[in-house]
Amino acid sequence: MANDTFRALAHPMRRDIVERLSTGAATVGEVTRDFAVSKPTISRHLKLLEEAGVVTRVVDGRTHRLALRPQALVEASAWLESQRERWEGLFDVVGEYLDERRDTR
Amino acid sequence: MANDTFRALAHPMRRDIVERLSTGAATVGEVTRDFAVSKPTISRHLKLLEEAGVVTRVVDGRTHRLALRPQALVEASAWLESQRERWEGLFDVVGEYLDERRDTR
DNA sequence: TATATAGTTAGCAAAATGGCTAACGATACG
DNA sequence: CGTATCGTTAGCCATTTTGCTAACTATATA
Repeated sequence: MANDTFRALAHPMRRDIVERLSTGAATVGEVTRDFAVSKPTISRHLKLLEEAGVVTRVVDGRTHRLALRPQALVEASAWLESQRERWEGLFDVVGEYLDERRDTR
Repeated sequence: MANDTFRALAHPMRRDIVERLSTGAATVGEVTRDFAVSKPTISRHLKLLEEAGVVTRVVDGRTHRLALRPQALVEASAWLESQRERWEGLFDVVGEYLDERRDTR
């Protein structure tokens, strides 16, 4: 698993940026306006998100248009679900069901 | 959103620990045996996972039994999916569909 | 009681992270 | 051409993270 998505989403501001981009693509300057940090800082967050595959960039002249890459979100989500399913799958072993079930709360 | 799950899963070893626990609950010592780091290090990773709500701990005498908390995985997965859905929802505006669709790759 | 075992805590050092300002490159525009 | 705008890069510093070993607490066991 080469999933840097979780690392990219570890920072609250980057999650906020993802929420911002989920409402539509935006330029670096547009994103910066929504947050109380400098443009270089936003630039770096966006670069990290891009390198993690969470965001794509289309350079158009001097403006960069950043957009979510849904596939990255799907893959991270799928990993989470597969872990959960494997865990829940343990309880299909009828004999252990009641004993183990106690540990899930 | 008070989701520390992503931060907890940012470290590759913690994701490996989650994968380990998805195959069944384990003690600190058992987890330690599967990784090439010291027990205090594993202990701290587990503590962080627990504080993030990804893992639960049941103390039994001197052994601690760690187990996945599926709800945390579900919530993180749901956040990812909601971001993706909002993004994909943008393309329900038929007029913009083709133009915008180009940006998703 | 003495010893072994499970796990945490404390303290340290190296590395990574995240913010800033200043300066830069590249494109647009008067 | 000269200047404004968009964004990145460089350099700095403070903080957080991650690993280690040593030492500790607490429970089990001989």
